[in-house]
Amino acid sequence: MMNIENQPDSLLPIALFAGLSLAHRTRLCTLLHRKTFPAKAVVILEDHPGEVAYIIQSGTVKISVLGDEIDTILALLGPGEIVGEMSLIDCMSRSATAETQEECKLLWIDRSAFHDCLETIPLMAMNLVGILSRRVRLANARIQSMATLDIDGRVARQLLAFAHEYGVPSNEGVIIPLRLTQSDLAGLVGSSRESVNHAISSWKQKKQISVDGRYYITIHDSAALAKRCG
Amino acid sequence: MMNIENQPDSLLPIALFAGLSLAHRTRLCTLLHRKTFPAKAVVILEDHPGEVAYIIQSGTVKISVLGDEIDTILALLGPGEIVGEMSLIDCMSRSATAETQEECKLLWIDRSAFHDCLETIPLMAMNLVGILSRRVRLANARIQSMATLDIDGRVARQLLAFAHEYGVPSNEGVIIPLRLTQSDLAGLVGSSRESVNHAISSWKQKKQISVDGRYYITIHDSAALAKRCG
DNA sequence: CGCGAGATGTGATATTATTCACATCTCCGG
DNA sequence: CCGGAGATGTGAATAATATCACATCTCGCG
Repeated sequence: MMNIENQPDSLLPIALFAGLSLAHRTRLCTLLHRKTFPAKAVVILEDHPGEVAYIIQSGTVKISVLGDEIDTILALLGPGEIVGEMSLIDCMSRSATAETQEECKLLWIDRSAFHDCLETIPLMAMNLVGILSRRVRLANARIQSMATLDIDGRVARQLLAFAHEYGVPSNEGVIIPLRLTQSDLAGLVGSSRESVNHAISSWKQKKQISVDGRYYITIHDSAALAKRCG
Repeated sequence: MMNIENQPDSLLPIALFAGLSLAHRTRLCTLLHRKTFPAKAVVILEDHPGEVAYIIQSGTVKISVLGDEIDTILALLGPGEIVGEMSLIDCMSRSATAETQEECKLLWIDRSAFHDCLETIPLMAMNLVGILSRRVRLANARIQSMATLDIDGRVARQLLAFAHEYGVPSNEGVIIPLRLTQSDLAGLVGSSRESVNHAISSWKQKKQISVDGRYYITIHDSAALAKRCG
């Protein structure tokens, strides 16, 4: 729980801080604190009041809404993403739970510092508007796919979305660098683990995807997956 | 297509302009234009570039994504809501279609004026952040309900959401002042019109809701509906 | 004031996905 | 290098929902 001291350049690749002047970034360094969480740590707990927002420096964070036996996964967020800002904006309690998937290096900022920056750094407010707008677009696309596609289509769409978001190209296709279990995918598309297994298995047989090291999916034929959606 | 001239006070109840000084509101009046659309007018067309945003003064606007025979309804927006701002923010093309349900009085503002205001009126940027944050929350709640609830539960949740958003209390219960056909509800919850009919009919029989003038639903027993969701 | 388009009501059947019940696999920690 | 928890693979039974095919209703408009 130390502040990050003198690395204003490390803030540049973060969407929320994109384009900020050195002076602003230097000031932010005094307001941001570092904390490393182990794997499976609960960073934000549903229904609790929210006093801080986090920015992911490394690792991935799972955002989910817990239910009776069924957890709905709202997002898997990676480096550069901001987490938990909504409770700071509208003062409502946490609408979901956030937990680390692996060890994660996070930056955090408290409510008053966050508001202070938003009010005094117009560009940061504009960046936040862009980030939220993008999230609304993504959420709408997801609502549409849940309303119109069958399970296979929804899984295909989710994989393509991750590939587009985080995918790293290779000579074999696009690798999705996220720990993705079939249960996670089921939580993401709103279905049962078995149904997801059926989709994944059939695509594996057709060599359209493959799975390495148990979790990491590579898409070989994204056109074939795209045909399953819209 | 006239500008709205001298009614800066009419901007106060609009969330985007809440709390703005008289000077700012007066300036906005020179940038905002009035236009009245007839019923069923297409205000925004999917996949087209977006050059303006609209603010609803009266009437309701349906936001939907058109598909082969299945249209997904993303939202029904009423007075005070802003429509089409996302394309102005991120310069992407329209992600959905917006059409009036009845005759609607709308205000519109073009891209450059919108950006200009956001950059020069910090409070307006903050208001927009709040509006977008709320939309992300609502979208996430919807994703969760589509992932975990059966059809009856999703319809119940949608009706309660509308009641909470737009409902007007009466001695009989809460009236939802929106033209809501069963096809619309099906588009909102991602199901078939017939399934929605089954839910509505059974609730009507149990006197938990009633329908007046063909479209307007009154909720008599919101607790009973709430039990169908979470 | 009557007609017609759009909206609603309702079953029978077809399809899709869940649930349940296992067997098997594989990585990680002791 | 072994044991076990968590992850995957698979089929059969069951449940939920879509689809289809109508009949009926009702408001708005000519």
